[in-house]
Amino acid sequence: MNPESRTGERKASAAAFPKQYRLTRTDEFSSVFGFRRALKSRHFLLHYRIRAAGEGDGARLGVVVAKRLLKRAFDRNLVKRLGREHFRLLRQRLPARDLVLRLAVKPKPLDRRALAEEIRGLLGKMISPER
RNA sequence: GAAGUCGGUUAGGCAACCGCCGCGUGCUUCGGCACGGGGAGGAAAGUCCGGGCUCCGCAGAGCAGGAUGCCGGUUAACGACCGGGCACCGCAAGGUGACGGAAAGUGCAACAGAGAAUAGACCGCCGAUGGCUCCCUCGGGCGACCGAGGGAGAUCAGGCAAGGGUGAAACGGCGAGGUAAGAGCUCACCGCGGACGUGGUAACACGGACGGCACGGCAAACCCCAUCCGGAGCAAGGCCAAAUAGGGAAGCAUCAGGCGUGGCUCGCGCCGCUUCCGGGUAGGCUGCUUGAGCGUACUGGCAACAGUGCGCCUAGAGGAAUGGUUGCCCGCGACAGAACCCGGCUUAUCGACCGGCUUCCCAC
Repeated sequence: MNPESRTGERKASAAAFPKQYRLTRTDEFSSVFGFRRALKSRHFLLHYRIRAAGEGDGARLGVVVAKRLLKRAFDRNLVKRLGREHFRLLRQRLPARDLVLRLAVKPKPLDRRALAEEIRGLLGKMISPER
């Protein structure tokens, strides 16, 4: 049977992004950084940590955008939104890992389409080695 | 119609799908789910002022420090705003202004220039007065020469500060008299100071007896005077409260062991167990949005604003929501994201629309 219809209530659609899939605590962020694994792209670092069996399933995301790299709050919010949006769309296909998307290089012209493409690429790499 | 000026409004729209965060109602296997409705700004920004709120401090006063600075008003308050005065800019509408005090004191003024605040004399003007030189006349002497008077000199002593020149600024301006040349030296007018009068709440304006040219500028130099200001901030503050370590109290156990009680024995204390208490970290809840609120009508006021009636509830996150994709339309969309809340200021900003006023042109 369909696993979603088993409970009868859990009807969250495939692209939903409820709070349980976000990193919210300082020590959760620290443990991801402490795992010392990351994928690189032109502007981003995608840190990740493979979760143990008892920690639940599904990927979780945190986004870090330093004020040092983007001075204006508007731009920081934009980058965070891009990160969350693409994570939301790909979440179901991602393995059980804690991810932290971190902006590492100051994007000179802030091209949202290019940045979105980059994030999609990084998350895609996260999916493929599992296959 | 064109150019300008001042003020206000707005900040792409619609639809579909996929998401996020509160709220209300219902359901729930307490994990959530369904439905309804709401979800950034004019600057949310800079954090430059002011206030509320919270905690700490506080008899009162003063010092230090800071801020403000024409007058009157508005306000919870202000360094804001409104109205007025003055100065400057603009043909005008209008704009700009840290705009108190320089006879309380101490200071400062580059360069240029003769001289820069106890003024000064480079060029220049004069040389009346006293010399000098020359000439003329008269008198005296044999004569060199002497005396008296008159005249001349791009001259000395000296007088002057009008003119030139320097400068951001040169110790009133301009005209006349006056003089050797000049000078408030004298006079008229202007400017300055000003008893007093008139208008105005006042700043101030107008008139002005009289004075006499004395008293230059800079206070965004120190300073003086007047007024105001206690400190820290929502990571304020309040409540609940794990794990671990430690503290206190009561009870139990003291069989054995260890440590301490200066060496030994006894004894006592601690290390043990149970319960309770308070502090407190992670974490959670709260503060957290109904407010000096918004809209509207009327009243008072030139206005800022105030009062009254009626209506409305309009984000509340917390690794931090308010978004993404697609389609259509238009003039292709700027600056930019709430973090306790208000009142301002400043800075950023593609445009669109509305209104008042000014000047010019055309038509009547």
